[in-house]
Amino acid sequence: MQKKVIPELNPNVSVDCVIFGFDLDKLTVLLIDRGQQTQGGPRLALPGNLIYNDENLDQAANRILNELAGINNIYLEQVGAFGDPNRICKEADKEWLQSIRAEPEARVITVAYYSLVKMADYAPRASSFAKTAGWAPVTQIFELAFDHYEILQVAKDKLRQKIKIQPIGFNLLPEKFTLSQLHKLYESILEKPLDKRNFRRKVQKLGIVTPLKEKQQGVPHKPSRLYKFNEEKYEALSKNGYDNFDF
Amino acid sequence: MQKKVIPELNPNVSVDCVIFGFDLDKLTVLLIDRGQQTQGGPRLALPGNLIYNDENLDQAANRILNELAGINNIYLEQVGAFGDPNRICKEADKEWLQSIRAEPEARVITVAYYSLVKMADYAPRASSFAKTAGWAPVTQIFELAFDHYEILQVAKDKLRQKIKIQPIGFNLLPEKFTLSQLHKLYESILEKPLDKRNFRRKVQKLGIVTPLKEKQQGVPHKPSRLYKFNEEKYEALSKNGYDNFDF
DNA sequence: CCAAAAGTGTTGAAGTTACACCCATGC
DNA sequence: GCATGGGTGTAACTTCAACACTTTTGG
Repeated sequence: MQKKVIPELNPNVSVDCVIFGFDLDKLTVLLIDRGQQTQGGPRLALPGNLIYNDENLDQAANRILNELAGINNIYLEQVGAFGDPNRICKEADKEWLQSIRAEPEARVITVAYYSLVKMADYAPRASSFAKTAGWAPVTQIFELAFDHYEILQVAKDKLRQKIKIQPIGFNLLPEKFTLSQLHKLYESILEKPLDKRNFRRKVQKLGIVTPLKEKQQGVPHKPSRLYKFNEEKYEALSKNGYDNFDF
Repeated sequence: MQKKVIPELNPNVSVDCVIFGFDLDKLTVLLIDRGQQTQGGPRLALPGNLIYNDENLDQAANRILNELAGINNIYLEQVGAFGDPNRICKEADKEWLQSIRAEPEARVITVAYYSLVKMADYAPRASSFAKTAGWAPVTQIFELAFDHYEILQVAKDKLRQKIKIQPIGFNLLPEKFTLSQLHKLYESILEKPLDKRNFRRKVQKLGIVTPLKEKQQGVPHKPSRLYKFNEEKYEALSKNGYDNFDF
């Protein structure tokens, strides 16, 4: 008994995405700027939208990622559901919803995802609900619309936990990278300094990076060797029950 | 602009609970039996229901726990959101929904929680949507209604991960317990054998259990010393950044 | 020749694994 | 007195943490 053929927005469920990037120096997040209309409230928000009734949650997250950044098939992990009845408490947020939603008063619960993208692949795109989008370093975000700041904190936490168990960080790096870049990536996710020599030794002993013949070029210091991620080796390790990349 | 004063069920969002217990021998889950009307389909399901528009997700989970088992303030952790449009694909499930829901055709996404209860505290209760409820050993569950089997697997996984980091297992044990019971609990959650001596040494060195003067009584073997969980010590450890109870 | 980041080994401490026998109780 | 689970120690090995200097390049 199908009622409608046209896909229909579900007024009660949305998906929001924490899109992490790494500019080879610090961890960043893609935020949308809602512009001037949010007087007094925060202008920045996580990208997100209501879901369609005929798509599952992962598909909705992928759709939002695609609409905003034109990227498909990227690493995606669910953070969880957030659904305080009063998550829309700031006046500016209410007004904004009225400008973009058919039922701005509806109770909405949102399912948050985080994703990891290689910044170089990202093609920013103006979307229907955002004037502009841009990268902000996570350490410099202090408030966001709705409950998005809280969502960001939980997403950071999940990322931190996950990266201790699986080397998902490679999704944030270009194909070829230096060990220093990898090192800095781990430090910025874990938010603590890691001993350079111990870090390098560990990564190399695991065998999940393969040295290339190339080196960095045009840097004003000793050029660094480039590496790539060794996926086969990682798969092999995972299958043998290896689940601890504890840095 | 409040439209309604009476709390209203939200037709699109439900909460399901994986309630874990431990019978001092194996890990179990509280399931409801939907009775004969589910011809052909699985009779057993996780307890759950639609949420009210004026309660948040944690409150909804607590309400369900309370309705079913009369327990408040128990350990609760979100598993995540599940929302395949075709999660209600079995015919028997559709029929059942028609018997208990106002809008049985609505697209529903569900937010799953797991909780840990001391089995002794549990007072089973007939609920509006279940004929009976009872404990089933997790190792003997092979199918459940809807996508509940999948939810159970994810919940087990999260529990397994969590217990490696925080000693939440004590929520499943009575106030006084033996180290063998604790040992068995860890084995049944992690689904692997653990060396008895190493396990005991580790737990005792951490200092998160306090020996009592009492011993077991009426057992046909050497009676075991009883212990209680040392919460203060655990809090102290947590604050000093200790986050590894890796067994 | 100077500034900047790359790259490299050793040592002591701590933690992990594997393993076998005697003990106290109820029946 | 016997069946049942309770309780204990040690040695080999692996992993982890701390630490400083030389090298190569561009400017």
